[in-house]
Amino acid sequence: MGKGEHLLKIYHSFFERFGPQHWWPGDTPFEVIIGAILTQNTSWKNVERAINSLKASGRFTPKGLYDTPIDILAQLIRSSGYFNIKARRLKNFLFFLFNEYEGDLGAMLKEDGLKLRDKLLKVNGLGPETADSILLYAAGFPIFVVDAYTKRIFSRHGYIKGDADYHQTQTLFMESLPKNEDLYNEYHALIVRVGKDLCKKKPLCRICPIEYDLHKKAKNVIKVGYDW
DNA sequence: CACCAGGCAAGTA
DNA sequence: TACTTGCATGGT
Repeated sequence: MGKGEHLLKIYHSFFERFGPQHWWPGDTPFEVIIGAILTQNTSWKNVERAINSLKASGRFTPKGLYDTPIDILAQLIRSSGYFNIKARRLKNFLFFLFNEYEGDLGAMLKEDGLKLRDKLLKVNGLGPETADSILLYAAGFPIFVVDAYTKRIFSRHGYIKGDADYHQTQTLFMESLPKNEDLYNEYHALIVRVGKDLCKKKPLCRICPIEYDLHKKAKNVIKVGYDW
């Protein structure tokens, strides 16, 4: 069995266990992008509050936020944590949007995916995961989003090295799986869902979540029933 | 009380 | 280049 078949098999076992995750939980591409920045190293629940607060302010449009003073913006997104830094990052993105596309988000999203990726990565505050989240979940461009859970799960299973970086991990998926937006969308969301139940104790058991019971006290044991 | 959450940039050696 | 630290709220 090739890597792609393994990865698909894992995908199906995750999907069978957890079902569709309905990502991204945002109404518009704009909301997806703002959420992608706010959710950096932060639980989604806290991000939702910040987005609700932005909506309640009546400023939740590209121009509305572009025109909002940064200290006001920081207070509005307070609940998402790192609010001073994130206010700056939102401003950096909005500055980019108005500079390059005259504030026209549709124009930005129509750009060639890989070109847009390069541009986004030059915006201070947008790293590979945030940029790829924007490409996949806002622009619909088929690129695989990698996060800490992805590395943890698939290195424990031996598909990548323990110290594999973002690009190496992404390459595994994109060279093994069909380049399909819907597959990438659901797979990443499922990885996050599974990751939440993963063992974080040290020393890490090698093949979580399959032999998760190595840790007696572990809660939320996942039985995904792999058979290879 | 400690540790984590859908990261990233900047500083240090 | 390879590590380390700052950022900060809210949940468990």
